[in-house]
Amino acid sequence: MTTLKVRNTLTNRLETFEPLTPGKVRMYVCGPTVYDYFHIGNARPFVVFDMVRRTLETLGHDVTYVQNITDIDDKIIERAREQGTDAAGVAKKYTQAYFEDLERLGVKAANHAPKATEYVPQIIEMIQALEARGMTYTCDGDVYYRVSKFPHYGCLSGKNPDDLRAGASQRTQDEHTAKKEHPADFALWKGQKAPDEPAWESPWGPGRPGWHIECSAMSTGLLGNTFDIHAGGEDLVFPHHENEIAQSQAATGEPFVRYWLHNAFLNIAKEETPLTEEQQEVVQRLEGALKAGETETWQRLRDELNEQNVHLEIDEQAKAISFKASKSLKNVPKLREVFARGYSGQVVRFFLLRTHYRSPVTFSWSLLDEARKSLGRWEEVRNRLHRAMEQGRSDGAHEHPLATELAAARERYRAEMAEDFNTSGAIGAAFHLISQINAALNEATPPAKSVLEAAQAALAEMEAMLGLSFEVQAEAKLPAEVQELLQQRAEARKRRDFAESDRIRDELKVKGYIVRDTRQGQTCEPA
RNA sequence: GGUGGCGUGCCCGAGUGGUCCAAGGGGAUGGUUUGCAAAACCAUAUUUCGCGGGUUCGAAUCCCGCCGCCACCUCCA
Repeated sequence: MTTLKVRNTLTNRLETFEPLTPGKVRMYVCGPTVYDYFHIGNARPFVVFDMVRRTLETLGHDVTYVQNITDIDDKIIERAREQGTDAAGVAKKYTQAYFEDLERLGVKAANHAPKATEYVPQIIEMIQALEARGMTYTCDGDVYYRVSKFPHYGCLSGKNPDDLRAGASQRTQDEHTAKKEHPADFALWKGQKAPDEPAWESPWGPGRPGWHIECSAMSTGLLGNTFDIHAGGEDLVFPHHENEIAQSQAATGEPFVRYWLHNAFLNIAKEETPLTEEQQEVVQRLEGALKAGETETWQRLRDELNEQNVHLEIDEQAKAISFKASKSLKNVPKLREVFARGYSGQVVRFFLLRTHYRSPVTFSWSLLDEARKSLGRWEEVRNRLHRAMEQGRSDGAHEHPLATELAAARERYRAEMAEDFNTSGAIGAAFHLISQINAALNEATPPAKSVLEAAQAALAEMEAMLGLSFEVQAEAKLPAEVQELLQQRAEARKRRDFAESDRIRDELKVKGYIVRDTRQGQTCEPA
């Protein structure tokens, strides 16, 4: 089995991956809080860790994959208030949308997709275990975790609880913070404060789980006290995952997770930060005020823009401003918008996987177009191979040099993927092979069927790890009207009536079909 | 202010001591192929990897300084 190396956030090192039980991998990925449709940035961890799962499986591991759904949370309650419904309704709506979007992205269904609201008894049990060990304190119906009692606190994020205290001291007017013994302490259980807040009975009165505890309860409940991989976006390192470690290890007395994997963020290109005319005007006024040194004015304008989710970086010395696009989450297109603009889930997937998962990705529509074109090349070689097989000859060149290239490409691809899931490098290897396959198919005597089959198998393995799959275009599937035109065109070409042939080609183009002529005749596919 | 990370050719993006005058993709230009296209293939783009020093026989890759960018420290993936 190929030796897999992964970058473990716990050690900040590349480590050889060895599951607790050889051949079996238990992994948990933080899922969505279902209060809205998810955007292309949210999609990144879903796609990335699905790729991780598929790669592990291709390398011969049996993977148990858990991805939770946070269906009770402040943001959900807030959204329900806005929409005039209840939290359960909001959660249900966006949970369904989440599964639909995941499917379009080609994300394999998790073995378990637990919901926080279904784990309340286990959550209460875990809090009680922590309580029994003196790790908690209660305050106005809230239960807090006492960070100072956990000696390893900060082991994942490298943060020092004392620094957190210093940083938080400016925010003591926050009543929530004021109640806590230490600013880093966090809620395990939140007492019900308003009648419209969903609540469950508990030993501490009616309330709901804190955010971090649900993941501890669900992951250890489904995967055991110690499991192999826990993954999510890098923003979760602190405080979410740090707190999960603190809770889980204190409650079970056992190590929690062996390998922590975190993906980097997606940013939005500046040109994709659309401002309304009014906002642009405000920005201009702000620039003027900044240059003129009218501090009060520009600060007021900045706050005004902030309220509209336009976040600016202001450099007072240089008197310059820039956009903090990544913070302006409203600028990140929803996946549904991306699909509505005609991009397939697979294109989004490929776009996200072109970049190594620990490097930031910049989103723009033109970069998405670039990814689509690139992916089209991959799809095209699949079609060409398929056609070559159909017209296939077993008398081709059996000793074709392509055969040896295949083995080399496979090996290089695997090695790249095994090096902390280097999808960029692996895709490079794939395209190198694709060029060679294309060159072989251009030859007057193409390789024999056996070689072509091996080429298909090599590509299939690569696709399996990335989670790509191409539907082979079949002419039988084209509408009858299109097939009729193709028939006419074929006949015109037999007569060498190129004027008619070109006319039909143009007509089909208008209808959205691309016609190409090859040595073996014409091909047709939707544009 | 603290912590972690990044800066690669026109653009995107791998590479982290020699095999790199930098994989692969997008774009551009020229060629092969084609009735013409498209697709595919081939070739090309002031030795070049933020800037300045240093280590080394040798650096995009290591060290120091500077500049710029990003994330987290606020229940944003």
